[in-house]
Amino acid sequence: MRRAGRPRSGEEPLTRERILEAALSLVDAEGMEALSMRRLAKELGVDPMAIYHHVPNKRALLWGLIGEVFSGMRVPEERGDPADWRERVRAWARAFRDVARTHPKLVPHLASYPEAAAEATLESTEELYAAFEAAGMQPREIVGAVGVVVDYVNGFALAEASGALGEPDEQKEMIEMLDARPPGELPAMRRTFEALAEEDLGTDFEFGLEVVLAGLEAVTERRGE
Amino acid sequence: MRRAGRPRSGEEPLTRERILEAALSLVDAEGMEALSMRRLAKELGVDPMAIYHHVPNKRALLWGLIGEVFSGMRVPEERGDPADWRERVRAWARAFRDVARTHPKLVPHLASYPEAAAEATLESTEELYAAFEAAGMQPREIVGAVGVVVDYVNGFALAEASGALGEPDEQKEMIEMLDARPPGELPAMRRTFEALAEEDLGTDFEFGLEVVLAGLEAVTERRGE
DNA sequence: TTACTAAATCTACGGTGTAGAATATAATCT
DNA sequence: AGATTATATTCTACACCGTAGATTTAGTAA
Repeated sequence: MRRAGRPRSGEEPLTRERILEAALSLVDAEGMEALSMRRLAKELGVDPMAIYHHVPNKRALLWGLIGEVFSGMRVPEERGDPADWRERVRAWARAFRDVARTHPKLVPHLASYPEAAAEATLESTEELYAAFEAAGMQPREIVGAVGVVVDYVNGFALAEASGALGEPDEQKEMIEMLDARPPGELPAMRRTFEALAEEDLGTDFEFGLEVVLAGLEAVTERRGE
Repeated sequence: MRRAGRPRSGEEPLTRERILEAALSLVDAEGMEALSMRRLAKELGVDPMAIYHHVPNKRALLWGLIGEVFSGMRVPEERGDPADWRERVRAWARAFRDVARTHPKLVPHLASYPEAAAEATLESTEELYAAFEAAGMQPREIVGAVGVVVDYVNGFALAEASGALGEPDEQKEMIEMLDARPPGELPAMRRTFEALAEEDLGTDFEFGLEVVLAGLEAVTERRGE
């Protein structure tokens, strides 16, 4: 390693961007607990303290990571009727899920940096407000509707990132967990999972999404009564 | 502090329970980042390593914490018609939210210990499966329905724990964040929040819950068509 | 009394984030 | 060109972290 001092003209200098990039690969590959300033510096071939000239501290690094990932979320332009709020909401929800699925090791930590996530998704979320507005909802309803959609999608992304029921392995674990219990306990769960023994459940994002959409339709239509 | 050795007869011995209790108060009072083995030991008036005689490591301590909190979740017995699945689901969802709200500092970290949370809520979740079963749903539908409800409730609990839009302060922050942007951007969000300037939104748990319930009703009734 | 056991402390190691000083290079000024 | 300044980097150090392993003490059983 170089002794000290400014980077020589030839060398590519350390930048915030290079740092974030390296941090993201590290997290994606080895998980959040592998991301330490020292380890990250090693990955960049640089002294740990060098990072602090581009990022004030580790917390800010995490903010940057979340920002980079979730501000990269792209909601496809709606091609049909702008008043078809269902399709617009679907598009937003799928875009969010796609991003989350690309960085599953990052997802569980979003909860610890809520403002970062809010800021990073702010721009794309406008589309959600616009869709409900175009559907003729009142401000209060819009906030409520955005809330349900966001909460569901967040909840799902979290569950998916944790691998809950997503893979057959998890399904087997569930059955084992049930079998480990005294017989007679949890009968409804037992019946349900035994009936699905060999079936591939998948964690059905689309099902939940349709439930939320149908529910929004039902609840907001009830309004006029 | 005592020098070493077994606890003297008079002294109350260190127990797993006392440890979990102290850890929980610490987290509730000062947040997760305040919970270190050394700090916890200080709180208990004990050497850090003493804890390791009752808990194998810090990860297990967290598991225990989550277990203690969420296995304490109590779903009130349904008093009406057992076939009224809506009310049973409401009861479960409210019970979960209540527990989550009691320990907001713990909630964001549930995501990092998904198996612990699954195990701790296993018993109470039986009620959810039973309710959908009693409603006449098929196994696949049951899993899907439980999924949406759990995902929504988790998502909400997380948002609530982070204070998202819960307090007027957060609402103001949102407006400030919008004002800080170039004019013309995010118009739908601007219109929405300006219209609600002085209104108390609250994060409406019940609204979202009704959306999910109505959605489940709509989607599962569609099945017969 | 003596041996044994169990619960606590003590010591130590390698890791963490990061403050502050030292250093070497590039850019700027004369 | 030579001196000066600015700055990106490294170096050193500190307080904290989780925890492995050895040691001490007090209660229990022979």
